[in-house]
Amino acid sequence: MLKLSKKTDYAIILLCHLGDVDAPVSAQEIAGNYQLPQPMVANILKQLGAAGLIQSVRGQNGGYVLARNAESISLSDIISVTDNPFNLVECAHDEELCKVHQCCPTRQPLVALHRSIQRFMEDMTLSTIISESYFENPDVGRTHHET
Amino acid sequence: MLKLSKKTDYAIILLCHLGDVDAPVSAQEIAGNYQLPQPMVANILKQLGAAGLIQSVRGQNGGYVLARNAESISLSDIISVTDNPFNLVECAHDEELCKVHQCCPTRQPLVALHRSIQRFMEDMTLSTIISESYFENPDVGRTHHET
DNA sequence: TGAAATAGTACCAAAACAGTACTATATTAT
DNA sequence: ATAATATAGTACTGTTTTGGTACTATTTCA
Repeated sequence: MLKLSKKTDYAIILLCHLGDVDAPVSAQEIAGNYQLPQPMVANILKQLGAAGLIQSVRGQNGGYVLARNAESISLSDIISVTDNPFNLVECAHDEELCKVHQCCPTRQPLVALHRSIQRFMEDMTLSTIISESYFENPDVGRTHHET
Repeated sequence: MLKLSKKTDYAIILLCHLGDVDAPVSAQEIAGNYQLPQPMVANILKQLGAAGLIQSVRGQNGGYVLARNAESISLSDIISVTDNPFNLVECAHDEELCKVHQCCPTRQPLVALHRSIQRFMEDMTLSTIISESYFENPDVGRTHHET
């Protein structure tokens, strides 16, 4: 449906939070802060950890911190973890997958769209996201927000 | 999963075909030509007809023709019909849908991505798609392709 | 009047999504 | 030591979306 999954949506929120704080932050803490389901948050953090975007600190007072600086984490990196590698159309990566590749009118323009989106997502870094959101919400990561 | 649905994929193929031929083309004819499931093709054509992108000619020797010229049909128009109106994130259209809108770090950059994709899809017209594909496959719409 | 086409629905199976649960392990505070 | 608080890993489940089919009615032409 050409829509980001909740997982990706959440992942961006989580990473923004981690990028804004220095000490390790636990899954529970983040889930509570943003009113997100705790098990989901925990799972996403596990995945981000396994992918090397964040680093885990186990044990009491443990949690997660960014594994690299926010400039080097792109939206594309995030989506690769939570939404599978981006593939607008199957044939964007493997021409042979196309059933009608002998006469496919879609390949050229859709691959162009694919590349344009890919480019955007590679250029959009976590630090950009954070600074843009900070401009709108100067208190992200510092206060608790109730519904 | 940030992927075009088969429906949209097929719809583009169908519309390209119609844009390349003057006489009405039937669902069966197109399905056969591109080795696509006939009932699916028929359904998609019905939807495109209902949406006003193509016009139907009923009865024997009937079929479909483009309802407007290919320059005025955009990728965005097509996706609106077959994939629901494009919405990368829910809050792109309705800020109130955001559960954490008091502190949502994702809204700004994701809405930017949304708009960039939207823009691309509005600028990409059916005639562009056809001419680009024609460059690659000069025989689209004229020959039958067997697998 | 029958064949070939669209019109309009309604249906179904398989896959993906969103979310939960459980067991194991690590670390630290007491 | 050990209880508390974390992550690690994985398996499970209900709901929605996707991809595709089927059926009946209507229109048109030969």
